[in-house]
Amino acid sequence: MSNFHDYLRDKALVRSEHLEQLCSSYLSNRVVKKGTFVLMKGEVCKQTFFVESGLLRLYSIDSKGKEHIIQFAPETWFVSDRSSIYFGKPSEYFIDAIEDSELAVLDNHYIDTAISISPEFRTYNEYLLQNHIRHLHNRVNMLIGADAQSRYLEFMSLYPNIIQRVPQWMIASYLGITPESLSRVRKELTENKG
Amino acid sequence: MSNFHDYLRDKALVRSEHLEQLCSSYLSNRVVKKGTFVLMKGEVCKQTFFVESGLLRLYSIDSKGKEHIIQFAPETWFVSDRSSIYFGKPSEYFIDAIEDSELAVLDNHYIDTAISISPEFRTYNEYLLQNHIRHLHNRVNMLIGADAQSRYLEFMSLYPNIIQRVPQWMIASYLGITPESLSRVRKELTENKG
DNA sequence: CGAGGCCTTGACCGCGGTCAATGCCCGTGG
DNA sequence: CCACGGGCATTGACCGCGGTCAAGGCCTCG
Repeated sequence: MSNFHDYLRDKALVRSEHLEQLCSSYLSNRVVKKGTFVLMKGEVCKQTFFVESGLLRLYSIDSKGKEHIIQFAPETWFVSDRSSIYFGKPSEYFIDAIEDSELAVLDNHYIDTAISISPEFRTYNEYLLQNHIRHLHNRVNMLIGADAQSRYLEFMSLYPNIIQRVPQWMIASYLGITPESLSRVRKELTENKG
Repeated sequence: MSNFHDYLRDKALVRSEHLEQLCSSYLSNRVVKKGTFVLMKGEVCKQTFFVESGLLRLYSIDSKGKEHIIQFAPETWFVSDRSSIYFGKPSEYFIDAIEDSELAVLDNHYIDTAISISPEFRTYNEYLLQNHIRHLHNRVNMLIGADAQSRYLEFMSLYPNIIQRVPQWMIASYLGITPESLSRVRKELTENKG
């Protein structure tokens, strides 16, 4: 369990004098049970969620009714629909809790003031944006080039902790393959290792 | 042909009083012939390119030697490797000219000063970042969910102008399919239309 | 005219999707 | 405590999309 402000302080992302000013009504806490939605398709996303404990997922549902997981968000991760927030358009995505979770909920206004008050927060926010882009580039590269097995191996090396916590069909969804395929890949991997 | 500063002024992205301050040595022009590289894998990217005329591409080469086009950049588009710039790491990508092109070359320092001088430029830069993310999300969604034909149709509707200008095998590369597959998709589409 | 780049077409094949059956684990209620 | 049911993983049979390889045509440019 990682309190949002503690996290900012510990990582030296915001000076403590600034932190006090940031205890506004635009920051709140929320405890959600597994399965709870915090964003539904069609809504305009107005909040960013910092995961203090638990695990969320961001996903879309395509025209054939299939889920495609875009992102997992474990402890100390942020999740939101940036495009919806920034462009004020209804979201294409859902966000729900895979585990019982504790969230810090940041209103857009909170982030705006944090940025204007604290240069470190501004820097940090920009870091998050850049990192997001880097991550998406990797993802595109993987989807364009790699077969099922390489995708799974890459996912394992990047997120070993997440593999333990989510059902396989969700990992398959993240990788853009079917649960059956993932099962076959796993079988093959164990066979060739002993 | 679209001069960079004219573009900023015409779109009211920077006030004219600020524009004058931005004619520094950190902004230069460059004319490149088709085939010229402006970024090679392994280099640290130190510049952002604004395309005044012509057409560039950003692409990677995977372990099997295959090219994967990440982005086309026609007139008035920006192209660079943001991750390499921001994190100071060697780039995974190549950028070269598909047509003879005229570029405005923005040093990182130029962008930094522009941001500090002009609030409009800051806003605009943030817009570019957000838009980049939106675009990548769409791309991931497409690659995860759609078959060859839908990808091609989506590409056509998004970038009708680019289709005319680049060889098909590059479009195939962008879509993550082979030139042969794209050819078959096109055949099928014309057959079912008349 | 020849060479090389690009698109097309065909034959073949393999990865991964689909569908269905089975088994396992676990929570719930009789 | 056991029986039942539902969710998930596995496995097998089948198939189709798209990749691979190779041949042929067309255009451009030297």
